[in-house]
Amino acid sequence: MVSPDTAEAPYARVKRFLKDGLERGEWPPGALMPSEAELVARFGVSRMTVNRALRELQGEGLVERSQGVGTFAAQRHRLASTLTIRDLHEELAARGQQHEAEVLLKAEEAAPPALAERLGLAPGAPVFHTVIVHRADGLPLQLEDRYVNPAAAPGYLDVDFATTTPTHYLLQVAPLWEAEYSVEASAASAEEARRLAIAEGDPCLVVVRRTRRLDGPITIARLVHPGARYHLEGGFRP
Amino acid sequence: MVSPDTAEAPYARVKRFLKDGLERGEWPPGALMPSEAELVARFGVSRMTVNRALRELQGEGLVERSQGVGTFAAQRHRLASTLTIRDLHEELAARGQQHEAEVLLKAEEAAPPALAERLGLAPGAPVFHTVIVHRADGLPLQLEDRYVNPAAAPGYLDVDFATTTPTHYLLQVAPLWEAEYSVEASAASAEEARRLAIAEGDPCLVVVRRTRRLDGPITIARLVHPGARYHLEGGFRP
DNA sequence: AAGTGGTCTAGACCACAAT
DNA sequence: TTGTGGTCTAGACCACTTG
Repeated sequence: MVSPDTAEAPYARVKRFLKDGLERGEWPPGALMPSEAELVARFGVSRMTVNRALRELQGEGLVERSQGVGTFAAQRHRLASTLTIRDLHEELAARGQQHEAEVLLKAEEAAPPALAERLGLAPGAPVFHTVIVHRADGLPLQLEDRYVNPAAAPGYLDVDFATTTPTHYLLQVAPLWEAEYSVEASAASAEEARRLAIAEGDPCLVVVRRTRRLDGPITIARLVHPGARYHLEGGFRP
Repeated sequence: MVSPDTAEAPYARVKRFLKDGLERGEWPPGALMPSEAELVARFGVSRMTVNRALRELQGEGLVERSQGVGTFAAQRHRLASTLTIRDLHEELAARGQQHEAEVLLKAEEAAPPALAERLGLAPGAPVFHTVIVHRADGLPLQLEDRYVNPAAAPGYLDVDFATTTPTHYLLQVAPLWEAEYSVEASAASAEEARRLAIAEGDPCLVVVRRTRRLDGPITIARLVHPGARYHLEGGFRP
């Protein structure tokens, strides 16, 4: 009779062995780590198996490998941390809060030159523009000022944003995309303060998000949150 | 004569095929994707090869797989975005700016209960506490208020922080770690304003970072940045 | 030439889910 | 029972780096 819970996949054993060693500082950053052949001998597994362990560690940024040379403990300096920026509606739903969206503007406009460039359009070309206040249980949480490339989402203006988040709709229309974020703190303008029910000059967390697909930019959104009511959380990918 | 550049690894071909299909919306979120056996037949490769392609797509969050059921196009809702929070010194060095650090406090203190709990210590146990102002070309960019678990970095107080960043030192002492972040906007206190050469109440971007290893918390840092002079950037992991 | 990683194969056994 | 993914093997060929 075997104990099934004790069973750990061989590749996982190899991986854990290496990870533990790294964590204990056995191989300081830059140090040469055991070769695949050594690990094959030590663990009595096939090369594919240790290869998988090493490849995964590489994907996690814990080791660096180069053909013909060897595997090395990674330099753990440039820390890339993952901050989760979720769709507000989902975030609120997860917390069991009521989400309301008030549409302040929903129009087609002529893109000013600076915006046109960022959206990959000709100056003066039509863009979709929406401004929406999102509230959680009645309290304003986000002022969303968004421009959308009509080519990427022709039906954007027909969406009922009281029931569908722009993010949600755009995800459906343009499933796989890339995004760039910028996060900063700034003081609320008079307009923003009014929309968010805070005082002018109050600190706000501002997220600017630009998304693209291969064929060009999709949308640029400026999300303004009252500093006192909103924060981002995240973790480090080990 | 063969063209060597045309050579694409079979697993990469399979992966690209699937990725392209996802991008074109061929398999909308939740849709059943081709099974390993189908891909084996279609591409004439071994199962290990298509398995690798699928496993990597899974790692990238593009598909979801479950044993006995199948592979499905991922729900692209919960977007995990990577915001890079780099060591300030490196960030400035990359921009060619001069980094100076002024140590305002460097002491061992008794941990108040709330802090002790977050650092996994007994209330009143000794903690290391440093407060440092970081400047770029003479302009204050960050006020770093940090508590360190003495067990994780016994030599912390002996470090010359004019030449070595706390982050840098801690990375050496505790190579592999995990971190949690919280980012928010808040108004500068009188003390913070003075240290950062801004006005009281000015918006600040505040990053709270807590790091741990398996054996316990290492450090908690509160990093306050003038909103007008600092912002975070990041991208979306496709 | 020797050692390294990069990749592929053609089978295999298993756990799991749906039927 | 059938089909799915999860994993492993024991070889193999190749490209690359170093001596």
